[in-house]
Amino acid sequence: MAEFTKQVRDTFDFHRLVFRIGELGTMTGVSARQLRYWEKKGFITSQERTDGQQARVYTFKTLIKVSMMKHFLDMGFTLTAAEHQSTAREQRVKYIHRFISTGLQGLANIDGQMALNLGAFDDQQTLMAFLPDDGPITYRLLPNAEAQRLTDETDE
DNA sequence: ATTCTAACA
DNA sequence: TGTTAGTA
Repeated sequence: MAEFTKQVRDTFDFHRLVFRIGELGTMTGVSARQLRYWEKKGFITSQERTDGQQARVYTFKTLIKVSMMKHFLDMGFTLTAAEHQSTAREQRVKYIHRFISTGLQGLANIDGQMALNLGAFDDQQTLMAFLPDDGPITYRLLPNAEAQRLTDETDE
């Protein structure tokens, strides 16, 4: 792999992107006191540390959770209710992501237009979806071989 | 400079 | 929940 690509990858590898309590606080508008309390209640988690340090480390995932909880708190929910709402939304997002990633086989270029390969329609045909900049989505069925030939795999 | 826990004029 | 004290 090209060195440049590797550098870009590292830059955007948010698994390594972590925050301490002060940063997370200013980003979300939630006080350090609240963050520690929420953790004690089990609503959020901080990263386990093997080194002897005690300063909490939060992952990107926790940032999302805290942001959602803050959102629902501002809407007037109690802390417990806000946590439930956040968890429920997280589950819906996971479900939708699984639904889409399972169905999407890749992107195809057909007559210079981009289309989504939505997988097998039957034994011979593949369902393709076209997304125009304006107008509604349209669908076409292509022979499996042709669809295969025009599709760039999304996975790697 | 920042975070930690524990406690409250 | 905020704030403060005394640490690491």
